[in-house]
Amino acid sequence: MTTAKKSRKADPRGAATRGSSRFLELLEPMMAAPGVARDAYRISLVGNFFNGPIYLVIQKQFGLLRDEINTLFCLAHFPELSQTDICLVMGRPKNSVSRAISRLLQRGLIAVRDDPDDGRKGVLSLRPEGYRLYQDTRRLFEEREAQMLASLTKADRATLDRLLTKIMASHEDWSELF
Amino acid sequence: MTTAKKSRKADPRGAATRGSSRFLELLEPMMAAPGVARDAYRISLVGNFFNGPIYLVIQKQFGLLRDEINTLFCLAHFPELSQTDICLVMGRPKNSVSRAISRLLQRGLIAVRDDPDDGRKGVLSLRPEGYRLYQDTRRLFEEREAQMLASLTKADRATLDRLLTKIMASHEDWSELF
DNA sequence: CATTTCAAGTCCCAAATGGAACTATAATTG
DNA sequence: CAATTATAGTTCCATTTGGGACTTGAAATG
Repeated sequence: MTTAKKSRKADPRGAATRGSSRFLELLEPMMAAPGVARDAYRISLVGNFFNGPIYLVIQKQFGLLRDEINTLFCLAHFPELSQTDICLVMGRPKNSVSRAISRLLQRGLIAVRDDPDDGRKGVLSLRPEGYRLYQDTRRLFEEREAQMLASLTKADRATLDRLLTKIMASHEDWSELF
Repeated sequence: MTTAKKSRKADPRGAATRGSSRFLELLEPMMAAPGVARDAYRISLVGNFFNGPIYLVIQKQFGLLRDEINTLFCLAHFPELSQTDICLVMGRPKNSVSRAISRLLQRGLIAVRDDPDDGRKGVLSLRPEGYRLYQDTRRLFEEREAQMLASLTKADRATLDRLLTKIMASHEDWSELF
């Protein structure tokens, strides 16, 4: 192993840096390599380290799966949506969203009515209990996002926001349709 | 539906904006709401729209699963790693990594030898065929990342890089240990 | 207005995923 | 240096996931 020499008293530098910053020790050379999709990789890491664990907590604590909580999120900010809309804005396949919807309906967290203009569509909306649940999870996300961005200055954060807005605005040029 | 009025000749503004920018129409109000983890949400969207589809292509084209290709990536830039190292730097659970490793070994894409200093560990490394495969997928990522970042100026891109570096450097303060 | 094409949503099933229990080795401690 | 605790890695199994086929209703075509 790169780490090990002989006297495995633990490498002093690593230990000195307090805690295992083994992570950075490993990541840095990977990010330094030329021709690497650095940004894509790190964004995907955020997914693994940040989003994944949150969804896990939400599942344990509220019994809501990833697509379920995200559906509540959508409906909390856009009061009437079809299933297709939700697929579109979340970037998720329609069978997964379908499943999420039916579980949310069963639990009484959302409501549907038929779309008077299109017999195939349903019009979804949030019910009070769903809104309450959403608010609880929202806090969780907010707090943890704050931790993640804690190392950024206020200006940095504004910049990040601006860049993500730009990236999302051009979303049709790079995103794959599910 | 919000869209629909009566004459469902398709809403002219949406149509005028060319193609369905329905996505932005839906996303904007969600991102404008106060108290929303905007950055976390959009980063997770990148995962859905960008990473997900790439992994799908790689799976179809090369028969490599997500954890498998990421393992090759790690080994391509850090020549000797243990399984635990890979878990750490990828933010993935160890059973998933274990499975990935055994499939890569079976296909002859990587090699293991026993760690002389620790009987529990294996020392993993890339074999030429694995490196070749990695190079092919690397190109894919690179091209698609370029598309995603196309709307950013050169300066923007440098800034994004700087911000992600900062966020990753503080990773221990916000990431959940798997 | 019959026929064909397309879109919304559901269902089925094979595959992927990850928690938890387990094995084996290493480190710690009294 | 036995007993205990911790770490690396594997196996098992229940759950989640998503492609694809299918059903039903809307639009387009001739």
